[in-house]
Amino acid sequence: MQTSDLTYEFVQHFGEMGSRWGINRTVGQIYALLFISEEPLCADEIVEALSISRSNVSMGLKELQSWNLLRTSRKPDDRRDYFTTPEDMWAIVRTLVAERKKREIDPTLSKLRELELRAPDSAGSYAQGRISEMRGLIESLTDFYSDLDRLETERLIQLMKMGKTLGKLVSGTAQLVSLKQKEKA
Amino acid sequence: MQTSDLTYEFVQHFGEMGSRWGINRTVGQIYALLFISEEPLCADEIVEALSISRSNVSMGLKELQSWNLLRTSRKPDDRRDYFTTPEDMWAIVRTLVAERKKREIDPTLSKLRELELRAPDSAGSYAQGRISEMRGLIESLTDFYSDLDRLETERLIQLMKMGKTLGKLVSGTAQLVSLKQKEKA
DNA sequence: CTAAATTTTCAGAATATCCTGAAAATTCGG
DNA sequence: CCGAATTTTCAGGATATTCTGAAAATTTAG
Repeated sequence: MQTSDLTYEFVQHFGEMGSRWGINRTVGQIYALLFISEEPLCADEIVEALSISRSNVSMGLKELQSWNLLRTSRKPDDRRDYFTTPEDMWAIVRTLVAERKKREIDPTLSKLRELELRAPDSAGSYAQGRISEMRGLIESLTDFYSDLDRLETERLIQLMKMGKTLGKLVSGTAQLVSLKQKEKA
Repeated sequence: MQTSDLTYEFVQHFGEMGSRWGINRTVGQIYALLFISEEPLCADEIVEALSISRSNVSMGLKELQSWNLLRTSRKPDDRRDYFTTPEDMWAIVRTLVAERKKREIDPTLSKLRELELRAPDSAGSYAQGRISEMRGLIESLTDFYSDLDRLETERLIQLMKMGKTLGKLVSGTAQLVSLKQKEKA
């Protein structure tokens, strides 16, 4: 690869980790490379940097685009698309979570709901209970997620930093919220 | 398979979804089967229920055990191990998240820290900045996660349900917490 | 200790995924 | 239009993963 050691290792690492997630090595490498490059890169530059085939890059970029993880731009007098990742890392995380939810959670939720509506069969009430329980849990988690997702980045970061006080907050939320109202008034 | 339609479809679904996560089909099926079965099952029963080889079941169970996702028990006058999943689904989710963090996040965090300490190289300060930024974000997320993890299940569920009030809470946390102190006193 | 019951290991077959080069398709300046 | 630049598609080879049966290892009752 035609890049610095730092970039090389960064890209390598995301290639390897890629496999532990659902994505394949080259897709991970492409994203890492775009993430760490200041200037947008075109497909040919990616080919050169990663020493992989042009068609592989094409497929990788398509995959990343289907995840809404890329921004494209153009240069004057150059027909080629130039790719980069969003600057705001929190935005990237949001997108990642949203897409994973869509692909990995939502189908399961549908299936569980469907199974829950079935006429009771020989599986017995234990199985049915377990399915409802799981459906309920997943709903709680996704509801919580969409609440978090609605917060703008600023507040989200604050929330993360709050951390340790969350436990205290939970026990008395209702009162706290009402206190806050009074305070504002 | 020798089971009801409900169980069959549930197990099938987790087999298919398994591939979208990092786990393979049979491991997903085994877990789904154990999850939905009221009584613990031994390896042979899993073989029969899923029509897969004994050795595959053995490997699958080992894999699940390495994730701390199983409980084992014995029956009198029977040498075989019987397997089941924890009753408490929240406990299962905790384990899952903890294990995924260990395997998918922690190695990346180490690598990023290592790269951050490197002498500046030709990658330039943009790349270095991007690495720090990513390291910082992942640290925030994992810190937030460990705060949540410390909450017991009861409060966690409350927190999930609170959801929409989180945004309000964030803006005035400091005051709220101090108000709460006074209230208690 | 012996032997039956049970589990684990592992080489190689079966399957699935990834990657490439060549060819087809698209885009766009002239 | 034409044709050069660029991108995409896709069949098949290359790799990687999963699964199996047979054999080895382990466990435990007697």
